[in-house]
Amino acid sequence: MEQDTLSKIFGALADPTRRAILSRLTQGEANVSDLAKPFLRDMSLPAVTKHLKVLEQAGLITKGRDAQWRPCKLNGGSFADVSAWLEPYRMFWEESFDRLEDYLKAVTKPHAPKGTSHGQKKRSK
Amino acid sequence: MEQDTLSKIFGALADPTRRAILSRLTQGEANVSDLAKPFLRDMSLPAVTKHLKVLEQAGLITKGRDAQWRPCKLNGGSFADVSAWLEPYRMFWEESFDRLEDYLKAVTKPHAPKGTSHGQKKRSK
DNA sequence: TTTGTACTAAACCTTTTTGTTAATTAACCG
DNA sequence: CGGTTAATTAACAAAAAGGTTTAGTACAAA
Repeated sequence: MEQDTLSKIFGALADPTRRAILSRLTQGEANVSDLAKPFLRDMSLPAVTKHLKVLEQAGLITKGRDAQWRPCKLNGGSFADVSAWLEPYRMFWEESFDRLEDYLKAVTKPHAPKGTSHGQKKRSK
Repeated sequence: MEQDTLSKIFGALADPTRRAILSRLTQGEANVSDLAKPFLRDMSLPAVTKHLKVLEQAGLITKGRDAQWRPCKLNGGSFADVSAWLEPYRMFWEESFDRLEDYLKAVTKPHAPKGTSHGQKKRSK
């Protein structure tokens, strides 16, 4: 296999069952069977165990031990990775489209940047 | 197949080639062969075409037409979806661990919330 | 020590993903 | 027209994902 961290994280998030489990865990720790309960009409317990393993290997959750129970909880780190990855794309959804397009035109046509490295240009239209 | 939007988005992001393509597109529009160039030592052009289709069907990019070229560009909407999905998890990576644990204890033990719905509690330690 | 509960591992099957090569479409250009 | 460039489609193969059932481990409690 051999896969980088972000691919494992996004791969883990690409499943609605796993996202529902994460959502549940925002409310606090829960054992495997607690987490499985909402899904046992759709899939078996081993299936949920597998989902949890995917989440764990992506670093999105950690599993503890308490006798025969495995209390699971969210692990902030991987979410921080997602947030950091997302950052460079922020302007693409957050800012107005006009500004975005101006910026892109300035960046993609660096003919004579006239001093500044970010080359802000006035446009006629 | 039938898959929800977020699953398609995260599934699309779960591949380093596709993430590299997105990264490239932050610099501005590019044709298929431009986007493919960095990868043609690792995979064929049709493979890149497929990656672009995955990105397009996830709404992460849009493909235009200019004669025989297909200029691709980022599409903010899907990134906004990711950002919105991520929001409830913000506190799990952003805030201090002590505060997080306090919050969780307050939420998971709603015995007598004593007025406020967010139940801030003083802790001895 | 037996029984029950919580969870995991193994073996297996099906579908999806990701790549390949070869052929095809579509548009431009001399 | 014929040739070249840009990109896609088709048919296929290998591998990964996601589920199943059966069996096994670990701990608790009777």
